[in-house]
Amino acid sequence: MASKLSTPISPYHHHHHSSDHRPLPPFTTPLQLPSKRRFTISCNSAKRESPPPPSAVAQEPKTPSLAEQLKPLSTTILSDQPNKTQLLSKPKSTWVNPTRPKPSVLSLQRHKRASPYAYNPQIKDLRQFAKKLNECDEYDCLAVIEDNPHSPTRENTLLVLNTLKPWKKALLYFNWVKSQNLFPMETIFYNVTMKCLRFGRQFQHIEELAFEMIEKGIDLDNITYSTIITCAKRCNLFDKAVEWFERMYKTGLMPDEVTYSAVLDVYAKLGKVEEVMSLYERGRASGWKPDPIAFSVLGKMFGEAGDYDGIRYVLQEMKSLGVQPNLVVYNTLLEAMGKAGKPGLARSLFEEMVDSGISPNEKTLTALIKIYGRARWAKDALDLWERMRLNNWPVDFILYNTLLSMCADLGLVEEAEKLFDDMKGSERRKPDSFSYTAMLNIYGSGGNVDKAMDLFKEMSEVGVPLNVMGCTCLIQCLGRAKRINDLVRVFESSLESGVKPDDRLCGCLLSVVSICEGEDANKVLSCLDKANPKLVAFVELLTGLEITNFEIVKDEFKTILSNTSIEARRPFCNCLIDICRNRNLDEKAHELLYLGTIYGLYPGLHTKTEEEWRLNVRSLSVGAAHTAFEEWMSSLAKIVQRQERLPALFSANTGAGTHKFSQGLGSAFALHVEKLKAPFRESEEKAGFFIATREDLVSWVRSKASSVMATV
DNA sequence: AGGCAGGGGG
Repeated sequence: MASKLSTPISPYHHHHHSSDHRPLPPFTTPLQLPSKRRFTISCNSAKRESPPPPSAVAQEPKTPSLAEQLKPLSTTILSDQPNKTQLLSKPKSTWVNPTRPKPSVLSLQRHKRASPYAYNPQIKDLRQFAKKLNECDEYDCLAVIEDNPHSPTRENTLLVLNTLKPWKKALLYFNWVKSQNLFPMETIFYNVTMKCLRFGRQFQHIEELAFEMIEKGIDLDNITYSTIITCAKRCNLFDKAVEWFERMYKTGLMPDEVTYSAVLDVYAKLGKVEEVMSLYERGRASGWKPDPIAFSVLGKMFGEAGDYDGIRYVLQEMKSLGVQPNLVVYNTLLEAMGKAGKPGLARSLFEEMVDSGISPNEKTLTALIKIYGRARWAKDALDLWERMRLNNWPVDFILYNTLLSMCADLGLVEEAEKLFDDMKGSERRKPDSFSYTAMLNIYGSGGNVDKAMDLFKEMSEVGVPLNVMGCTCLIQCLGRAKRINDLVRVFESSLESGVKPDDRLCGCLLSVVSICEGEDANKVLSCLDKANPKLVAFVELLTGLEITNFEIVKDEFKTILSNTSIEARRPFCNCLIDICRNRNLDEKAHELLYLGTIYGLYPGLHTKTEEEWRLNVRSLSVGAAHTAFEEWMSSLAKIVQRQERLPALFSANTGAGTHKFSQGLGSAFALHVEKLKAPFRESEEKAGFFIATREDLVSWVRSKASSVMATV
């Protein structure tokens, strides 16, 4: 398919349009640059969006801030290279001249560990003591501490701090030892305590300890900084993480490779791909050899971005640096391949991993099963499942639930039921909300309302709460079966048991409204009113008897959309269009489609090349697709009237309907064009495409010029 | 004493 004809990007469809069976380029193929399309190492933009505030500028010229470090990239590395993307290929080549000093952004020397503890005969007692402190009531702590069988020497204290788990106890003990003034508190004591605080996600306390160190003149080393930075990261305080990295540069301490990859991860989690790549290249230019952990950070980042070229780049870099991927790297890259919509490449990467002698763990298998399920690759999914059994590969609870949802994706009802029964029969893997949601999804999408309702009853009997996702599955199923009274009952009891309706559930209710009439529609609307009264008010505005002008609709719709999560916006718009169409409010439907388009809900709806104009309706509902088709035809009529150039071919892409939810769009579209007597015919070669030639279309448009078109 | 990987719904 011509790449110019881009497919619509849909949050619901993003994992369905991939069906590559191409083998993974072997690990030994020559380096291929990631395309500029997905990420470009643009120094200008790194400068423009320089992540940290350049607070340290010019104070310490020898240790520039991160922003400063990123800024001179264009002059130090790119100056003699015409093509920016070459930056990615061989950063080393910039430094072939050994007389030029390498700029250094990181210390290649890892921190040397102090010698391991000498054998401590009191170790047993001390562990006992730590255990008691771990378990004691907060108010008894002091008594327990003073009951320490051994004096708190430097070594003893470290041992105890290392064994303390709850952060409150660790901090308490640390402060107590400090108050005893028995020996100077060195960096390591702070580091160990901070680690406990990080486990409890206590960033504030960590920061306080760090400031205390600065105040008392105790050195912060790379271990201190990396602990602070990763704690901030885990608490989602990314600005703090960057701030501390900046501070580190300011004081003149170079990050070592651990701190460096921790910071790479911070930028990666912020989605700052360009900054990550700049940092990565800076490190490489300084002679850094990234290790598997750094590569797993990069792989995860490209996976989150769905960037296949980036993933290939990571594989290629490892190859050219001679870094063998380990299990974690493989797991990360497998998942990334899934997110980039490359199930075939994930499969070959998995085989490569197994061939290289690495056994998959639960996470590997979870990733792969999920990928096959979403890609509807039933054979691969079942083969892998079989292999898991044959090889005795490890299975855990999450993998069980993933297998269940894979069955839901593939419509494997019997397999799911068997697995579900196995789980019920086992001691350690009783079905939880996830498992029930998967089953509700299976029965719901298979139209088996009675079994779905049985599960609903069972859940309250066994005490597994219905969550908002299970609720959505069930309501969708009841709506489709037009069992509106049951739907209302389920919805209300869910509210009572604490389910908080979200936008997806509202979208589901709205879609039920679109297929209902009269009293049924009102019942569902009153449910929706409890979750999203503004949406109901908007439906009334659209469908009420009062004449509403376009500007009001526009403003109200904009308000609704901006209060709706991104993934639910298009479904909302689709359903609202359907509601209008089903009530003969075609004009309102056209307004909504127009608004949806200008608010960016339908990117790639129209694609044009010299030869072909295409309407992509795969992410549209039936009513929205009809509306979009009519809109297209009326604009073509105008073009014909003005006698402007037209391509030889016109096509509409409805999708082949292989996905369980998108079935019916093609046939509904076929009926619609038939009704209009439009000359679109279903393509024989390409499933899911309707084709018309210029000649046929022009003569049809002319013949209709006064009637249908005038009304649209 | 410090860095990386897994489950959900149009």
